[in-house]
Amino acid sequence: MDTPDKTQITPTSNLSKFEDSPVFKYIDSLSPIELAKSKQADNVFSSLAFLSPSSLFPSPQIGCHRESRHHFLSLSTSKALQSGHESNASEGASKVDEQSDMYDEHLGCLKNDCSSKGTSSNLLNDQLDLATEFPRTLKYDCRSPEGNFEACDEIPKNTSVGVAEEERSPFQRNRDECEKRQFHKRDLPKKCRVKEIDESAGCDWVAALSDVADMWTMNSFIIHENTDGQDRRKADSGTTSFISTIMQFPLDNANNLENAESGDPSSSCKQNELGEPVTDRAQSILSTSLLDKLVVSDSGLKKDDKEENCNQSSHQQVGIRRRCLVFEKSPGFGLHLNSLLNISKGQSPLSKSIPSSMDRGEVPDDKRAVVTENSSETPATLGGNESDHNSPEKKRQKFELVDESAACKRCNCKRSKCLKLYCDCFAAGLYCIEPCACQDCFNKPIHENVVLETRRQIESRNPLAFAPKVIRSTDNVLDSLGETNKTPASARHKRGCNCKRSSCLKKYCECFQAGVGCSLSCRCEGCKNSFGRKDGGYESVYDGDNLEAHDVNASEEKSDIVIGKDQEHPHLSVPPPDISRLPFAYRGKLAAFFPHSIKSSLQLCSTQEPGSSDSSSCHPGLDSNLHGIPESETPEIPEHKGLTLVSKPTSPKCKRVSSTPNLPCTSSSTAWRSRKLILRSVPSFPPLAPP
DNA sequence: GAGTTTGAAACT
DNA sequence: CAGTTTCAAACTC
Repeated sequence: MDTPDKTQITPTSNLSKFEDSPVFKYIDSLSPIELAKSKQADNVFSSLAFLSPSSLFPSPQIGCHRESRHHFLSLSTSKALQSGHESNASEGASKVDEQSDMYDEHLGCLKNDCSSKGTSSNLLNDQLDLATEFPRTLKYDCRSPEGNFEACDEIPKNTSVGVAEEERSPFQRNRDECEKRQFHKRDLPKKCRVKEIDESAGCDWVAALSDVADMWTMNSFIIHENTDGQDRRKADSGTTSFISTIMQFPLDNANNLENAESGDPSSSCKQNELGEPVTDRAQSILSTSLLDKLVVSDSGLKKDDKEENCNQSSHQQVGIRRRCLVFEKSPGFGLHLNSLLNISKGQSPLSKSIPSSMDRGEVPDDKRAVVTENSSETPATLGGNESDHNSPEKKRQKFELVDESAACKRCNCKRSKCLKLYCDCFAAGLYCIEPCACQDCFNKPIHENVVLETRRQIESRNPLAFAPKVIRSTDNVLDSLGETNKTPASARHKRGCNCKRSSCLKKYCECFQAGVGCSLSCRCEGCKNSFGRKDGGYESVYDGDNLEAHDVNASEEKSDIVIGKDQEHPHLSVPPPDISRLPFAYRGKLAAFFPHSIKSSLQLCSTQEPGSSDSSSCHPGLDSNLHGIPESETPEIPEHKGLTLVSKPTSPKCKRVSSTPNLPCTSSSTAWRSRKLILRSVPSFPPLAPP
């Protein structure tokens, strides 16, 4: 393909020179398209001008979330680029299109359905466009003949990885990177993970970063302008340190962001993620800051590759930074609510001990909850390490402990493509991740559009489909449901179960699984729910007063109830609810119901210095937000005061029992990293209040 | 690990 | 809305 000499056309000035060249004029005279292309490129340049080439290159460090950025960032540009370079991109795009067609095909039915409804077809089409444009954009970015992205070629030249990567499709790379990240996650020393966690604490800094986007871009630009190795190093380190500075963004700024949540798009990652109208400024700012964050990582990689010849340790560090960057930017374009909330939770007052405990290889608290659950009678294991999980019966434990996303749902879907509520991950609003054994899974970030659209459809059928299934009340909410006996945490399954043969004593029963008693709304037969029978009977002993006392810290304390019960009543013939699987789901749904509150608390938390030893200001923030939600923001039964949503998080009791502090941040970080919060789906929730 | 049971979700 | 089918988790062996 006739591409200009890429070395000549790096920055804008070079581009101008190039356009002034006789060759260009000749080409220009031959093809009016070329002229248009140039102009488009200029337009594009306004947003991409100072982007690092590497930031546009779908390199490993960019990982799975890259496409998301393109969804809201580069789409306009991709169109412009695409129009001008269709021929250039077509080759690469064809491959990608095959994959895009994959979910295009899947979307076919959805599309038709939407068309029939005549409501969201346009939106869907847009999403379809995005789905196909994104890969093209990626491809284009890497091979752009426009000199702007010089280093796109530079990186592959300098890194064998880059060369190999470039030969594969962006989707393939993205997918592989997801896997790589999982791999790294497992194999990296825990110490490194600690650093990662600490750095990832700034996950919600995207908004804050927007304010300094220009500085970022300058830094990144310097990196590429500088040919001197030392200078490059300086620039890199400077940029990196700048990141650190950013990561320590003061609290008040975050509060400002929170205050500006609705008004200032740049302050709301969600809004960008939501796919709803976002201002150009927000897009550009956000994208710029995000991209430039990537630049830092990339430049670091280049330095390592060039000067240390792919030193492995450097790669590890780079790997960490990569993940942190991906992690950091996640909120901007595809977070998972569950992850968000977990992060908030993760920055609980005890998170200050993350490093030390991680170094000791101790089990995070939320993972300890898993241990507690699975070995309820061996509290000694609470502070145990992985050596405790070698026995076959503890396979699952070990699995969950080894896997950082301990509390994440996993599915094994074979036919639903993980796009139905059958899929636990999907139902919980989670993307499927590596531990899932699902087949033909579409519930992945790369199929974000499919996922979101499917969610929309399901929600259109049942607005509460993704809402928390369990509600909790301190007063008359349950009475309104015909429930009079206050059972554990006064929580009830919203819809009730329909058990016929399990007597509501197994996890087949949703009520039981959720750790709540059956209510009159249940249609179960022979209910023997140990958490509370439908007929009002009580199989197990609970301290109602204590339970009510937990209302203050509902999300934290519920599991205490459950685990406490289990520990205090080991005679129960059935295991306690699977706590390890609940927190994400419930928190996620909780977040979906109270996005503002969650966001606020997150912002509050994120204001915390990464690795800060004092996160006390964070955790209460979450709680206060969760419990101080304005009634106007409680879509479900807003008229009922005291209504809270049951969350089944980690065991506070474990916290107390354990000698090691709570480490929810570990799983939080992982969850954040490995799954994207579907904030976009939050606003898709229809008003749940009665019309 | 394979097969069975179960009940929710989806479909008609 | 009820009946049926599909589905995947839970469970059993």
